[in-house]
Amino acid sequence: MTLKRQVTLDEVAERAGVSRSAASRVINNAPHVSKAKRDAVQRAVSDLGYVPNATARALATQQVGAVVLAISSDNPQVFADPFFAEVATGVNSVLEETELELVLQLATTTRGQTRLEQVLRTRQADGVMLMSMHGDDPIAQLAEESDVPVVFGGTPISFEPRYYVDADNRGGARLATEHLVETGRSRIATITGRMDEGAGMARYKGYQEALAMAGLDARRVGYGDFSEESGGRAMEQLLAEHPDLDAVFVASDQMAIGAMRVLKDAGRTIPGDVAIVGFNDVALARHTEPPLSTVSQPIQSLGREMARMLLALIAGESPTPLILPTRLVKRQSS
Amino acid sequence: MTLKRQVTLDEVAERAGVSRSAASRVINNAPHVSKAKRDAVQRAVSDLGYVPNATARALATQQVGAVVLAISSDNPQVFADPFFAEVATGVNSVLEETELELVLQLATTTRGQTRLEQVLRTRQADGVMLMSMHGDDPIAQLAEESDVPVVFGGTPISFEPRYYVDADNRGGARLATEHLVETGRSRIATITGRMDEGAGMARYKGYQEALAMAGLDARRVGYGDFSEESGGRAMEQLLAEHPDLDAVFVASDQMAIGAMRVLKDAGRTIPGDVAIVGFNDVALARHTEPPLSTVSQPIQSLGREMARMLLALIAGESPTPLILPTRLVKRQSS
DNA sequence: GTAGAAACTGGGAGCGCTTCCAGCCAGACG
DNA sequence: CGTCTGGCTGGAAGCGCTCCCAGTTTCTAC
Repeated sequence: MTLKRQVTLDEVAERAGVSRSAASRVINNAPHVSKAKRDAVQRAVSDLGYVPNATARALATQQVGAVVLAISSDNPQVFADPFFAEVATGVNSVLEETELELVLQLATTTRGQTRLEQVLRTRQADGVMLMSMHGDDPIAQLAEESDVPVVFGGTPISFEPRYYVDADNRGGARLATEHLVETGRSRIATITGRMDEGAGMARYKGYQEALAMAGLDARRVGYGDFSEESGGRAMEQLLAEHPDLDAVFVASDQMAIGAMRVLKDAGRTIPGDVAIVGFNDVALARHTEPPLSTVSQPIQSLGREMARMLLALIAGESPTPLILPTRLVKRQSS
Repeated sequence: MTLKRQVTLDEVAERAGVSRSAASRVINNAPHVSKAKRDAVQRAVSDLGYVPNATARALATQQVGAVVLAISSDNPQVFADPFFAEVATGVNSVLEETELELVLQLATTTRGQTRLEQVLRTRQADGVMLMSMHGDDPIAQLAEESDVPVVFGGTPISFEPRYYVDADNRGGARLATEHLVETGRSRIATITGRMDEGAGMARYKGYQEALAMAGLDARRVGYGDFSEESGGRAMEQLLAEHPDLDAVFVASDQMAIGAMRVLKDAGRTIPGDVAIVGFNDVALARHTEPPLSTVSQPIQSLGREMARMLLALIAGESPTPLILPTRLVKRQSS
């Protein structure tokens, strides 16, 4: 309402009776300013309620003061997935300790993609955390070659980025499959996620690996895209092609839920006739009938570590990639 | 890698053989520049791959080019709630059509609150969408009086903001309760959400209203805080104090799930002995046993409308508050 | 008492862009 | 053919801050 102009450094300097340079120094508490002046400036700052203009500072320092969390995907609804909300929460928790702003770039349309590209090309941000959600994403390549610091969340399938943090999808899948083996199952199927995503591919490999080590057949595979519906379809197909299966490792809880429905409709009991293990440990998993065994990954940590790694990168360090552990949560479906 | 400095307007102007002013005009396609120069500049732009420096522009125009979506809460985990992910998706979908960036401010700590305050006080953003999640939030009052355009998501309990968009919580609660009445229940309890949030209070009022109109007793009330656990506790207490209840309207699905567990443990059948209706229509609601009747609200629309309203505000218009409809989703728990 | 180092200090030149303004020039009109 | 519009033009003044640099002061050590 009251159209009070922003108070500037000059005003602070004048009120404190010092030069603008001196005032600037105390604001950024740089050396070379006497105690007396320092105090005077500090008093002026609080009297006037001075807050530095971030834009001007950004222009002068050639630093933006903001990092972006970018989700690149062909599905406008990706971000509605609670997964990202948790990632964002983790990211925020570490950024909160810094002076950096968090800007959200949901690059799901052409416009969004273009904007993200420009950020990458022309340094509109001090750093980028990129979660690329489809395989042939040109943005991922661009990001890897960009001048601006980029850390990947998850691993693209086409190359391994220099800086990334990922969950141990492969290890988790292996854990889950081994668990199925240990509990006496031998005709173990899998329902995969999108194979053009790193996570989908890694989970599939973990499944293969575990069965190979157990000397079991790993050819009972149905293909899904992480969605509940696709899980149901894949299960139907699996049932038709391999009616003898006695367990299935499903690459996401959503798909597992779809699969369980189909299984029940087909008259199979869970875990009696067929055991099921999912992946992600979403809130829902606890509430299915029976409660779903699944592998859980530390999603907020993922966000936190991405942010930390980016900070390190911005500070000029060369952090090493990080793979976060996953663990098996045994419930009643297996 | 290749440390290529950013291309500036001057370079564009030089290459096009025009003054910087002229170049600037064509970039912002302002009038007063001949077709010939316009073309020359455009060619130079694409030759050089020029992208305006947002910071410099912001400093010159005194506009930030960014709006913030702020969640003010005392709970660091709020944003992990899928609710906000959906709001953000909605917001993003309309912002994507503009040149504005979306910055996320999760003000859950003192630091975060302070930063949000500064944004509000010193115009560090062109506008703010504020979702304040607790009653006595000083930020809300500050926001209402701020110079920067603010639209509220949801209504604070202490005052009615000039600009807000909210879901019809009261109407939804009334709908749910009336539904319970219509299906023959007469000893209808409620489990409330946090009463220091607008939504919690409004849903409680809706419950009271419906019962008042039906001439029924509205004094069977248990108090929760929207969490599953609190729903369980409230149900236990309700059962102890009003063992005769035959229905309960629960102010959130999470709480309803907790309540259902308690009910089952107490040997009551659902909906036989007691009918239940929740609120929010989270993904989980579809998968409870039995599937939960609930009232659904258009969360993405909420985000979209907040963004639209903010845009209108920034454009100097005076939009009117908006209340989005909620609707009853009947499933098997009632 | 003095040379030299060390610590302060403020002026001023930018950072890249917008925008006001005064000067131009061409066309319209009488 | 002279005067008036009115749309181009480019120079220059900022937007608010940082930071280099040269000049000044204060100390320390001879």
